[in-house]
Amino acid sequence: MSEVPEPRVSLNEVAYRRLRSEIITCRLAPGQRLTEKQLAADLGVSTAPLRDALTRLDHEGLIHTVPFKGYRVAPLTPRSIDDLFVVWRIIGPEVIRLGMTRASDDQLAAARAAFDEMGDRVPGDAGAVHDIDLVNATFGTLAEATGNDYLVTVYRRLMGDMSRIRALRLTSEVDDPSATSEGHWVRHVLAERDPDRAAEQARRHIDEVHQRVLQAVVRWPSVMSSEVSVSQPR
Amino acid sequence: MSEVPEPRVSLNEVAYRRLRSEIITCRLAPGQRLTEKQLAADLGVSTAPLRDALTRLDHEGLIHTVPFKGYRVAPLTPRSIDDLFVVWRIIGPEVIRLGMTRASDDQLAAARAAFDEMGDRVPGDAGAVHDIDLVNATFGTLAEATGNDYLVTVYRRLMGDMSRIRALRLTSEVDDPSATSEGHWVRHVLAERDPDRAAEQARRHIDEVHQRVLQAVVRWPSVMSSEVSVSQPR
DNA sequence: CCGCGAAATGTCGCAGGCAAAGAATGGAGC
DNA sequence: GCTCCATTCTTTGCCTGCGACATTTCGCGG
Repeated sequence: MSEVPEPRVSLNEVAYRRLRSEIITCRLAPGQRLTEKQLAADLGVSTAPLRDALTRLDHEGLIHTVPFKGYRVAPLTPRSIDDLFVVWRIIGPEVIRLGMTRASDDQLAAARAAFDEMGDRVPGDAGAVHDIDLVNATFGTLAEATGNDYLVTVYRRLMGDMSRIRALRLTSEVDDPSATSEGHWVRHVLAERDPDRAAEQARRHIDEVHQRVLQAVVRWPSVMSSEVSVSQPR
Repeated sequence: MSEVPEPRVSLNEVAYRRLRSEIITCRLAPGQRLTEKQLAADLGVSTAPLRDALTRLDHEGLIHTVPFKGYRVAPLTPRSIDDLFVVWRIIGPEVIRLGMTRASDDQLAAARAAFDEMGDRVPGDAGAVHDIDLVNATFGTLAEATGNDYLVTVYRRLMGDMSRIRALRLTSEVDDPSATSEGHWVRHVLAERDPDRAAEQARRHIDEVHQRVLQAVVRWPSVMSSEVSVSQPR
């Protein structure tokens, strides 16, 4: 009925999305120095839209800017990772609780359907989804179900940073086969509509992931951005 | 003796600070349309640094941008206000709890001293501080005491939006003389170092303010930005 | 009264110049 | 001969002005 009207998108938007994607997938390593001209050349845009993107990412926390000096990808240290989990542990369960109380039946059914669909993908596939992706997607839809735009914004940003952690090569440790098994807790939570229990399950899940990531960080401290010296771009 | 190193500040920074100040004090009314040239002329800067500031404020949620159409100050509706309080209620108490557990004795003493100093100001003075300012300042120092930079960032943004609500003329309703009396709860909380109790007190405080603001909004719906948000489908 | 097209308003993006920070170089002192 | 410091030079972020495109508005014709 409605032709997608080709949502014209500004260049600063594509620069932002692309740069953000490069960062949260760690193709641009944490701590790496960034220069305007180099990035502009790589992205095929001028400095103006690029600066726009850099500004947004700085305010988002993915880039650190030192005025008149330069930009660099926000370092990812054990400390910052821990900070992130602390905040996630505070907000995450409450998002779930609120979502479970406020979501309509349709929204809940949609979340359940989305979860099942994603879960059906075969592990090992190119587009295979990790357990964290699965849970995050469900959490995201529930956050939207709260109807609280502010909360959604905060949570989205949180999930973005979370993706960056996952993009490190810790995934093999983080992934837990048992978590993706049939009787996944998310399935139960989405079925029974018990806000308190759902929040508790979410908290437990977050704590588990936190512990696993902590152990992984201890095992591979090399992936952290300990040295941020002059690394020539490209 | 101590030469102030004159921290060179970029134009986009002054544009950002000034524009943000104009917004959170509601000198720029919620929902008001903004044009680049007008603002650039008012602030005495060119369009480039202004756009930088606008971008940051948009990402911060204080400005809504529609690509290729224009900017406007983020509307302030009863709904958005409620959203804000919901998030504050989630984060605030945990910030206090974490601050009370992690803060050093010196930090706690500093927070207490700052609170007493601010509280000593005579009501009615030009620089008189409202109860909310008082509490927010204390909360802010405690947030920093957590050592969690991420949490501090989130909380700072929250406090900014809170200022905007207070800047509406609801203050006379929001202010409660009893709250600023001698035995203020913050004083007790800062003295005894009981994280759980502190968090509980904070939660209670937030709920009280929430209720008062709600009542004020009901009494004066006129200050809300109801007339401008035509094209704002949620 | 309604649809259509052209002017006006305003945003988006580019190229270039300016100034500051850091790197490189040359010279003086030990 | 080595080290340290001052100066020069290059890199790089910051900003101004202008031109191009999109959106809205207004006027004309039907």
